[in-house]
Amino acid sequence: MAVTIKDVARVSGVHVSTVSRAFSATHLVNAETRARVLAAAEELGYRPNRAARALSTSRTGNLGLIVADIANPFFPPLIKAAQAQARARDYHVFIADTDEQARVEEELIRSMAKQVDGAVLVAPRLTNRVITELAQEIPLVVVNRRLRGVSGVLMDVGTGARRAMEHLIELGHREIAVVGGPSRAWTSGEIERATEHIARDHGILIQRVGPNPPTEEGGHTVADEVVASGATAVLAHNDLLAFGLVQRATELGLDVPGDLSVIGVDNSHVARYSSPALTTVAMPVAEAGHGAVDLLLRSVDAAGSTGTVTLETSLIVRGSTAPPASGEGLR
Amino acid sequence: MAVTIKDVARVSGVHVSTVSRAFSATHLVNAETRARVLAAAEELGYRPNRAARALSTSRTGNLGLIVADIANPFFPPLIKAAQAQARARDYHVFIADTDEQARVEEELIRSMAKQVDGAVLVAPRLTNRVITELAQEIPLVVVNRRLRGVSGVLMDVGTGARRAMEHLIELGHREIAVVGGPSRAWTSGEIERATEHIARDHGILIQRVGPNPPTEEGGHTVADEVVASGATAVLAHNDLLAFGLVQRATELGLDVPGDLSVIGVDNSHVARYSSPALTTVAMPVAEAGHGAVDLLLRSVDAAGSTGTVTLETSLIVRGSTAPPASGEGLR
DNA sequence: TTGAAGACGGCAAGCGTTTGCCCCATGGGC
DNA sequence: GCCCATGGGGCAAACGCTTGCCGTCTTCAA
Repeated sequence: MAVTIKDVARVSGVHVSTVSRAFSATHLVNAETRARVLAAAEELGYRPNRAARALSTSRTGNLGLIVADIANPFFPPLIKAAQAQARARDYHVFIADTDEQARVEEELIRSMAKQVDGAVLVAPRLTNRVITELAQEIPLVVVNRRLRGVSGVLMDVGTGARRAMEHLIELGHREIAVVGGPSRAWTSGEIERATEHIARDHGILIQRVGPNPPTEEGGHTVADEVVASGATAVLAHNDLLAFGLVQRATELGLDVPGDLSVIGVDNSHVARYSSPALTTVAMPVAEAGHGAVDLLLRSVDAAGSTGTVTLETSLIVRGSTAPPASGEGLR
Repeated sequence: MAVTIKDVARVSGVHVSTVSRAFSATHLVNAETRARVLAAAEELGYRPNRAARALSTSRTGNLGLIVADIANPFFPPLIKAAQAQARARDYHVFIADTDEQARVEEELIRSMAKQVDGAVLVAPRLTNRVITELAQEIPLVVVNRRLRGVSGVLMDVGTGARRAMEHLIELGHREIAVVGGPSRAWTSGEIERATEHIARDHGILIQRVGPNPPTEEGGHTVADEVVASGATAVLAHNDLLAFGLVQRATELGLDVPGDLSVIGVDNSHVARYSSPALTTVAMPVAEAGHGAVDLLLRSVDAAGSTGTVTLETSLIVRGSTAPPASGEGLR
């Protein structure tokens, strides 16, 4: 049916092993012979069968990419970048969506393990223990999780959160709500720690709200609590949450940023599209996707090598932050 | 290294073929034996090697999903739904991004062909001829393209466009700009045809602008032309284009919807997040992803069977449309 | 008691590649 | 003129699984 190495061998008058070498070990075959083989392959439209190759080399040429929610605007640019980089290295990528469930995440990795040379886990919800365990079985790189012995690319959201807080403090806010995301997310911890420090250093009051699902609905449900807290500003775990919050706050008759300043995280397009455009901590998402694939491929080639790269974030000030309404927010 | 069928056979004291059958042809093996095999497999942590299976069955258990631009908010919900449905049927999905380039699209399909049982092409930019050709080599289902002999799921954007136009006409608009998308997109033709009819039936004037890339930037660059055309309302090829248009129009000092009504297509989250929230034609994206996979799997199982399903669209009226400024727009 | 029909499961070939091993020719050094 | 090193390329096993074929054991009817 499909054209195989055997057909190419027949047509070019050499043994299959020569055909194979013509493709994968070019220096082992005479240039002239190789040309003949390549010509025959071209003519027949031969494409190597990756499954067969995988079977004998135990290298699949595939990568897995596991994300919590494809529809969350944080992920697509990362997926896109990862896929592009993989393609540049002649790898194909499997995508899987865990629906934010740790159980699914683990199952997905396990079911994928045999068919990929490695996987990148983006913002996993799994426990460190399980991830470390899995990394034993298959090369893994984790985005936004710091783990000993496992490669990772980290976006320095702590510094971003610090900048965000400083921005609010400069504007005059003294009572700030910090709306948490999923409890298992590494970024949640980072933000918590950074805001903690800042609060201590500047002697301001922090209201912690959460954990919450990182969605617009999450923002809706958390809004009342935030408003009731008396905070004049809020730093939300991501743009979606921030956006939901703004929506609900507006419904409640508050003006953003007049009555309530809101900062998101991600700089997803939501932040730009919404109104007011959200002040947000920009995450280097594309770089992360690109870097994760690089890192992964490196540890696929040199088994056991791990590395960590940290990417910078930055604060993007837009229209959702302003000084607090006069008098308010100062005790 | 990895545990294979052979290990399971040894441990459970049967032949490998029995192990194989215990998994894939359960009725051919005694229940008791099967239980023993399964227990051994469980104990050893056995996972079938899909590559090996693929080699002997020429079924990979993989699907390809090819989209123009993962970062375009139209796609992620579709990808998510497709992936979920594939997973439910125990398939894995390869994702690939063509960057809107037909050439890349073709190459991607070809390079994927050997490793998947079929592929879904979402809003392809390829010519009909090439697609039909490719469908010869590998089961294909095409989303938003009508093609004889190739399975497809179509979103009835024509009707949606008609509704949109009627909505504008009812509001009193008499001169409407229709901003086209990529020339190769099937939806472009559908919208053109529908708007054509409507215009004729109602005796209104249509200004066609485009084709344009379906992006925010596309909206920016096209805005001047639209404004200059004297139209009081515009139907854009998608939300992104509509959003870019609104942005630029606002910069030019126009009020949307006061001075210019704008309608998008897709009902991507951009439409909800932007301000004013966009009136838009809702595309049943998730259903399409789900349906495409179903259709594809059907034609994988029953080679040669093709089908077409058409999904309904609907108009969602939000804040970007209003009656034209008094007097204007009437000749 | 015998024979036939199932049920069960072993055997081995085959899927398309890769790769270690080995053979053959060629050419250069002595 | 002989030997050996070397390059080129054939041979066949192996990767892990499926599946057609066939032998063995039960079971049941005649």
